Amino acid sequence: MAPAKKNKHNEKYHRIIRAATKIFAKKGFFKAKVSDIAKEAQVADGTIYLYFENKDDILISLFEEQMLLVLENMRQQLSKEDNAAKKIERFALTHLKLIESNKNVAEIIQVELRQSTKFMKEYKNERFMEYLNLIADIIEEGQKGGVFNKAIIPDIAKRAFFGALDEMSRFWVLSSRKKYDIETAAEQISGYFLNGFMNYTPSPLKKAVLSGK
Amino acid sequence: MAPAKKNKHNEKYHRIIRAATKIFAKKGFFKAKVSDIAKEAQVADGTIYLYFENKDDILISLFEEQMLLVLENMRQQLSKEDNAAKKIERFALTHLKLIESNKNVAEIIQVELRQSTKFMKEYKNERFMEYLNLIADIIEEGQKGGVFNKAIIPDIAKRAFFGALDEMSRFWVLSSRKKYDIETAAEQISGYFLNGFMNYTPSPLKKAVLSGK
Amino acid sequence: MAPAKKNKHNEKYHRIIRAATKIFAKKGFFKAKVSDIAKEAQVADGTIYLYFENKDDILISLFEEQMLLVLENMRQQLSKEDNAAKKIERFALTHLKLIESNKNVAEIIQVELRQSTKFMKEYKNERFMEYLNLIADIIEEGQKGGVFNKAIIPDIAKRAFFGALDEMSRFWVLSSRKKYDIETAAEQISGYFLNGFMNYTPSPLKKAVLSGK
Amino acid sequence: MAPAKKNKHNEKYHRIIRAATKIFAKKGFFKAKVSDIAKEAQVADGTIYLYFENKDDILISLFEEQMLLVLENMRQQLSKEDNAAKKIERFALTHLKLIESNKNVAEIIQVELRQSTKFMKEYKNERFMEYLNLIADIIEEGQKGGVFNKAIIPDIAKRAFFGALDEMSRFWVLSSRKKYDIETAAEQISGYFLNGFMNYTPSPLKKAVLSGK
DNA sequence: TATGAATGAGAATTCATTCAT
DNA sequence: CATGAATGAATTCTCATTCAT
Repeated sequence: MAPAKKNKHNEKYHRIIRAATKIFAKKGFFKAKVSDIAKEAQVADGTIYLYFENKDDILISLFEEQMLLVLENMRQQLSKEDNAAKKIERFALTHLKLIESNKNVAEIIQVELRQSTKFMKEYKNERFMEYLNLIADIIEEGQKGGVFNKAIIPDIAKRAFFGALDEMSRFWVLSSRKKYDIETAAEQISGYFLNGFMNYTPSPLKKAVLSGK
Repeated sequence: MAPAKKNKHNEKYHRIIRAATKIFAKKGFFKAKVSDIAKEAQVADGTIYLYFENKDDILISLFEEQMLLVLENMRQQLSKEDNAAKKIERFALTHLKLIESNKNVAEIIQVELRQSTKFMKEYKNERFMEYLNLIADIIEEGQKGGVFNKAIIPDIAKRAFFGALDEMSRFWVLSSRKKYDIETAAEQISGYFLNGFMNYTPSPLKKAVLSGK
Repeated sequence: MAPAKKNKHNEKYHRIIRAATKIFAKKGFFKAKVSDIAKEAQVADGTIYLYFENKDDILISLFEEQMLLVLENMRQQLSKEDNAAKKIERFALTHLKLIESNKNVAEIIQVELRQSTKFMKEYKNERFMEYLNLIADIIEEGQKGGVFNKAIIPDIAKRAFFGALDEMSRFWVLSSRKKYDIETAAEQISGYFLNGFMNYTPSPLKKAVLSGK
Repeated sequence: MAPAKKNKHNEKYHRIIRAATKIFAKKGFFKAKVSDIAKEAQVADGTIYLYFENKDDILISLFEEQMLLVLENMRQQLSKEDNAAKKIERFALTHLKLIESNKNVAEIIQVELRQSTKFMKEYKNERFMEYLNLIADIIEEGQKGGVFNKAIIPDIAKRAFFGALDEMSRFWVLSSRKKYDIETAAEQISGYFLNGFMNYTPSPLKKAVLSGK
C-alpha cells in the first residue's frame, strides 16, 4: 500500500536528494520544509512522496546515499597505501578534504546525523559504523604489523580518531573561515595519533619518567 | 517590554532549567514542547515566560548554567595536578565521568549544542570556547615545560582532544550500554594523545623508518 | 516566501471574503476568530492562509473589494445626474440605501474601517479617499456652475457631508430599528447641505440680521 | 462579593483613568494591555481590579468620566449664548477645540466609542445621547424662535451635525497635521448647517428653480 | 507518474485575572 | 488597601501529508 521508494535510479529521486542536502544543510532538518526541498528540486510537493515515505525518510536516504559515496571514496583512497601508518594519514587527509569540498554533506553528517541518530531510534546508521570500522581495521592491521601498540583498543581508538577529525570539521563547517589549511590540520591530527599509536604505553607518564624526559 | 529572567536565583527558574534538561535530553529540542517542560517543572505554561524569553532562551540558559558548573568542576580538578601530562589524563577522566554521571546534560551538550550553535547564529557559545581553551592552556604549559613537542598547534590539538572524548561520550550516551568502562576509555584516549604529544614529529613515518622500526 | 493571494478570482477567495464580512460584522475584528471565518466559509483553517497573508490581510482585502463595488456603484449613480445639486441628493440617497441593503458591509465600514485606519498605520485606505473625493468633485462642480458659494472649502465640506451621512448610518446599523425611513433621512441631510451650500455665507448670523430675519 | 468600583474619589482611581485614556488612545482598546495601564498609572496590575471590575469596565468608566466633563463644558459654553444660531456656532467651535486640546480623549471617543458601542451591547452610552440631545435642543429652540425651518427633524439633524464635526475631528486625530485651523473648520461646518437650517426647504432644487438661481 | 490545492492537527506565546502575602 | 507572581485558557499560524485531477 505504501508507495515506498519507487525506482531509486529515477532522475527525480536524485534531484530530490541533492535538493534536500542543500536545504537540510542550510536550515537544519527541523526547520527545513518539505516544500522548500520540492521547490529546490523543481518538483511538486506531492512528488516527493512518490519517492520517499516521509520527511524522515528523505534524511535517512540522504545519509545512505552520501555515506555510500564517502565510504567508496575512502576505501579507494586507503587502497593506495600499503601500510597502516600511511593509511591513518591518508584517512585524515581524505576525511578533511571531503568536508572542504562538500560543505553541505559535511554539515549534515556533522549536525543532522546526531539529531537523527537520536530521534530515529530505529535507524541503525550502519554505514556510519562501516566508516568507523575502516579505522578499526587500519589499527588492527598496524597492530598485526607490529607498528601500533597492541594495548590499543581499536574500538575506542576508532572513535577517538574519528572524533578528533570530526570536531575539527565542525569548527570549519560552522566558522566558515579557516585559520589552518586542510593539510596542516590533517598532518597534526594524524601526527598525534600515529605517534600515540606507535609509542603507546598505558602509562605514558611512567614511561616518560623512566626514559628520563 | 520583555519580562526577561526576573530572578535567576529564583527557585522556579532552576526548576524549569532542570525540567528542560530532562525533556530536551529525552525528546530533543525541536520535539520538546514548552508545555512538557512546564508540566515536568510543575508550573503553568505561562510561568515559563516569566523566566525565559522563549523556547530558544531556555536552551541557551540551560547551556550557560551547565557549562558554568562543568567549567568550575574541571578547573578544580585540573588544579589538583601540577604537570601538563597529568592534567591531560585528569581532563579525560573528568570529562568522561561527567558524562557518565549526568547523561541528560551530556546528551544536550552532545546533540543540542551542535544544533543550537547552528540555528542560533548569534549565540557565541563562549563557555564552550572557555572549556576548549582549558585544553589549549594545558598543551601550552606542556610545551613550555618541554614535555610536549613545540610543533603541536594547540588550537588544533585542543579540538582533536575534545573531539576524541566527545565522540566517545556520544557513543555511550546513545548506546546506553558500555563495552568499556570510563577508566579504560580515559586511559586509552589520554594515552594516545600524551604519547602523541610527547613523541610528536610532523612526519612520524620518516622518523619510524630512520629509527629502524 | 509568503503564499500571497494566489488567485483573486478563485471561488474560495470570495467565499472567504463573504464569510469574513459576516463574521467581522457580527463579532468585530478582534473578537472574530480565524477559525470562525473558516467554518463560515466551509474551508479548513489553513486554507485561509493560501489566500490571505494573515488576519489583518483579510480585513484589508475585504475593504478593498467592497470599496471598489461601492465606488463603482456611486459613480454610476452620480453619472445619472447632470447638476451638482442633484448629485448631492443622489449621493445621500445612494449612500444610505447602500447601508440599508448591506448591513454587514456597512457595519464594517462604520466600525472596523476606523479601527483599521488606526491600527494599521501603513494601510492608506485610498479607496475611502476616492469616495470622499467624489463629494469634493461635486462641490467644485457646483462652485464652478455658480450654484454653490465659492467660500466653501471642498476639503472640509466633503468630510462634513460624509460625516453627516455616516453618523446617520451608524445609528441605523447599531440600533437595528429605524425611526425614519431612508428617503426622509436622505432628503433631510442633503437638504441641510444643499441649502447650506447654496446660501452659504461665512457669517450667517450677520446676514440673518441684515436680511431682517 | 465583587469588589466593584470602590471609592471613585480615590486618587488612584483617577490615575488609572488618566493612564487608560493615554494607553487606549495610543494602542486601541484591544491592543492595550492592562499591565500597560498599570505601569502608566504606577500601580500594580492587581490594583486595577480594586477599582474596576475588568478591562471593559475601565473603558466604560473612562467614557463616563470624560463625557461628564465634556458635557459639563459644553453646557457651560452654550449657556453663554442666547440664541440658537450662535449656539450652533459655539457648539462647533467648542467641540473641535476639545478635540484639539485633548487628542487622547478625542481619539477614544472617535474610535473606541464605536467599538465599545458595538461589543458591549449592554452599555447604553447615555452620556453620548445627552451630548447629541444638546444639539437637538438647540435646533428645537431655533425652530420655536422661528429662525430654523420647522421641517427640520431635530433627531436627524443632531446626528448630521455631530457626524460632520466628528468626521472632521477624525481626520485631525488620525492625520496629525492640520490643513485648516480649528476656527476655519468650525466656521465652515456651522456655516453649512446654519444656512441650511435657516433656509431649509425640503426640495431646495425646486426652490432654486423658482427663485431663478 | 505528477501535480499542488486543501487539509487540520499541533504548538508557542500572550495576557486578563486571581490571590497569597 | 496594595502587590505582582502565577495561572491557563485562548488563538494565530505552520506545514507534513493527502488525493482528486
